[in-house]
This record gives sequence, structure tokens and C-alpha cells, in this order.
Amino acid sequence: MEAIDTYNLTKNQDIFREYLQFGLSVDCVVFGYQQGQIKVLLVERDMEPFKGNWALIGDLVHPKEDLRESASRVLTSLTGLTNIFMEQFHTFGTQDRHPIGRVVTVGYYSLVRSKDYHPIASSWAKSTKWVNIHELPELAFDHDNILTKGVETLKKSVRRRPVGFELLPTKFTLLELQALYEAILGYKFDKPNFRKKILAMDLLVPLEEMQSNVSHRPARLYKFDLARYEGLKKQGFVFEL
Amino acid sequence: MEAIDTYNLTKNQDIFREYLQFGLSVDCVVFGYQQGQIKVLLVERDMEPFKGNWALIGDLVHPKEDLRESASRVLTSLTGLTNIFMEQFHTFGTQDRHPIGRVVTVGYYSLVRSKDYHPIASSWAKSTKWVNIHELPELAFDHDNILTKGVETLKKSVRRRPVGFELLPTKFTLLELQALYEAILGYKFDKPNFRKKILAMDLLVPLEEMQSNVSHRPARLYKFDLARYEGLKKQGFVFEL
DNA sequence: TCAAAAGTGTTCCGAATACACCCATGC
DNA sequence: GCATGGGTGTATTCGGAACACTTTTGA
Repeated sequence: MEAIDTYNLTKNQDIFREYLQFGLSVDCVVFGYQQGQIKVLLVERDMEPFKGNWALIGDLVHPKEDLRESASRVLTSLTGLTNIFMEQFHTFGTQDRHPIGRVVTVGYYSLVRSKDYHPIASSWAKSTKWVNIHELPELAFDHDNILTKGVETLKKSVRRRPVGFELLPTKFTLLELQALYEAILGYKFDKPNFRKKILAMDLLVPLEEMQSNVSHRPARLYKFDLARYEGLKKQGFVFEL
Repeated sequence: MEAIDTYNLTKNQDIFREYLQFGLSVDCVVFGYQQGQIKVLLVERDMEPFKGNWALIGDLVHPKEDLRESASRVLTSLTGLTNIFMEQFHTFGTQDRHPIGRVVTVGYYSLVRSKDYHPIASSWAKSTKWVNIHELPELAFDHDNILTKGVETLKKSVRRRPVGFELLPTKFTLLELQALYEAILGYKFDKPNFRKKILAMDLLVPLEEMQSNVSHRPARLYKFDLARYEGLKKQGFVFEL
């Protein structure tokens, strides 16, 4: 097969037009943390194809819109939240992934604090729900694929970057943090060792505030020191585990 | 701004057509290792726009072609090589990245053994060359961006996965391997410790063969045991450093 | 006083680091 | 012999794993 010049088609608009036939969308794997479980936000489709099926939230990219902007719009329009952690992880572009035409989709994953989230009614979603990532219904299109890859990405990045903090309320106890990591990674940590390690990084600020109304010794609350993290990162520090 | 239903436009082909206006391309950051340096393969553009500028190798994705397939085709058509290591790393889609229209590009990076590589004449490339990643000429389009991100990706993945082996000839000495890692990461390793660590992983097979015609004690040659690596990986082993 | 979780300290082990040193070859 | 890189051994340090123990609250 002969290669087509990637970038010079001015002189041959016909060929160019032939190649300008792709649809582009973004799909977001939105993670939340509830009842000790990592969950993902799904929407129920209200139209064909895949009517009644559950799907990731996503939309076609507008012609005058950057990718990230588009993903951000999708998230905001459905959750009402702005400034959400969001990162591109993979692009899916097999020919047959969309029944209507050639649509390539860019996958983003994002992390939201469940308490901040209040779903917004939308023309394109019948309903939404949070689903445990191990108890998924069948998903529309190739969204199973996308979701699987998104979960893999989360698992990898969570040990290398303090993304875990995005899922908790701003004030949290060390055991809550530990439980979050355990939920994502699927294995247990030793409590004393986890504490030591995480505190040794000096990224957490102990607050005066304590838990209340718990039938056991109340735990100290901490918050994440983002500014300090940014500073350390510049000096070559890498968060790990 | 109102969200458009991502996936159901059957009933509204006009709107759908409006959104099916994207061009899609792949660009490959091809790494090679020569004279102790990590280099990247560039082509000199022979047409406008950016005529005379250097660029990454890439092409528009054909309508009936998967993404990976497309990247593979680009590589093979230019290098004659098949079965090259190749991995998607990021998708670039700002509106203005291509002067002719809205073209989104998917970035792949790949690793080739320089000795195997023999450039193939092509209609779309005037000439090609290997360039040290720290002495780059100005690049066409947003290829500087893409390249920077590709180098970052290589640096990250090289410590976590034995990608380094793809760049060396099949038989190599431990110091060659060490030098490769040093070139990629930009810092030195302690020789005894590097040896111990890499040998302890049990991924290298010592060969009977030795270096010859060197004016010092000849080093033993090793080869990478891919089968063993795949096996260990299944048992949860992670290559590191 | 008891359950339940918060929180601390200590020991042990293995891996990473830092070196010092010897070996084989070409010239 | 000597320069050059190949290759080995060891002492030390540091961080992680394991685990025992004390503390504080509500009921």
C-alpha cells in the first residue's frame, strides 16, 4: 500500500476530503470512592444504538474545541463540577467500534469526591449510577475495553502519584487513606508501616480536628499539602506507594 | 453549551456529518541507539507546509485501518522492518495544530535496533536522519511537543519494563546495557551494583561467546530471555530499574 | 469493663550503596 | 609493562515487613 503524505494535501483537496471523515469523541472513566469501594460513573442510554445499555459518559468533540476542553465539558455538564482531576490515558480507534461510522475516541479518567457530586439531568442520559468496578453490567460499544484500560491506568498511577487524595474529602484520617489504597490496589497494607511511610513523605498536614461520634478512640484528621508536593516534585521527589 | 449525544445520530445525519470532519493521523517517535546516544528518526519534508523542515514520521490513517495498524504501516514503509516494538503514548488534538484542517494525531513511540534499520526511499520524505534527542532542529507542526512527550514516556517506561533490550543488538555485554540505560536516563549507575541487580532478575542468558578484538579483557555476551520474562510477569514479577 | 479502632515502638531482614580490588587483553 | 575496560567481593546503611503493645473513645 502506498503511503499518503500526512500533512500536505493542499494541492489535492479531493484526497484530503476523503481522509477527513473521522468522528472524534471523548469518553470519561469517572472514579469515585463510596462505602469503601471504588466505583465508576455510568449513564443509561436513552436512544439507539445500545438503548437501555449502560455506557461511560462521553460526547463528540466539537469542531472548535480542544480534546481536554471537550472532556472537561462532558464532565462539567454531567456533574456540575469544575476543576476535576482528569488525565488522558489511551485512544481507541478500531474501525468497527462504532456502528454508525468511523469514530475514534480518546479516553480520559478522572477522580471526583463523591460528596461533591450531584448528577445533572441531561438530554442524552436517562439515568446515572455509580457501579463497583467489579460488578459491571454489560456496556455499550467498546466501553468495557475502555473501562478496563482506565482501571489499569488508575492502578499504575495511584502508586506513583498521590492521586488517591482526589477521591477523599479534603479532611481524612490515615486509615481512610489506607482503605482507599487497599480498595484500588486490591491488597492490604500493614497499618503501622503505612502510617510511617506516608507520614515520612511529609505531604500530609495534621489538623487539630479529630473524628467525633465514633465508638472508639477518635482519629486525627489530615489534609494533603498540595503546594508542598509541587515543590518537592520539582526537586526530583517521586511519590511512591 | 448543550451536549450533543455522542453515539446516536442516526436520526440526524446532518448533525452527524458536521461532526465527521476530523482528520486522523499517527506520528511515530522512533528511537535508536548509536554511538552511545539515544537518537530519534526524522524526515525532511519535501512539500508545503513546513517544506524543508524536519518532522516525525507519520501519516494519515486510512479509512479502513486500525490505529495500531496504521502506525505499523508507517514504520514498515519507511524502515522495511516488521515486528518492531511500538506503543501508543498520547493523542494530540488542539484545534490549530494543523494548518490545513482539524487533524488529530495519535503518538506512538517505537524502538529499533539501529543495525537492522535501512531507510527506504519514499514519496513523502526527501531524506531521513537520526538526531540526538538533545540536539534537535526545529520541527514541523507540533512535533516538538510530541517528541518531548515521547521522550518522557520512554524515560518512565524504561525503568519499569525491559524496553531497553529492544534497542541493543540481540547479543550484548552488561556494560553496553548499562551505557544504554545511562544514555536514556541521563545519570550513571555503579557498575558492580548494576550487574548484580540485572543478573539477579534472571532475565539474561549468558552466552559462550565473548567480545573479540578489544584491547582489554573481553566481555561476556548475553541475550535477553523473553520467554522467561513473560513467564515471570504472569507470576506478578515487575522489572524495575 | 469491654469492644474497636487509633496510634507507637522495636526487631529483623534484605536490598541498595559505596568502594576496593583482581583479571584478561592489545599494544 | 601499562592502559583499559571486565568482573568480583564485602562492609555498611537504609528502608520495608512483621508484629507486639499502649491509648482513647462510646456503649
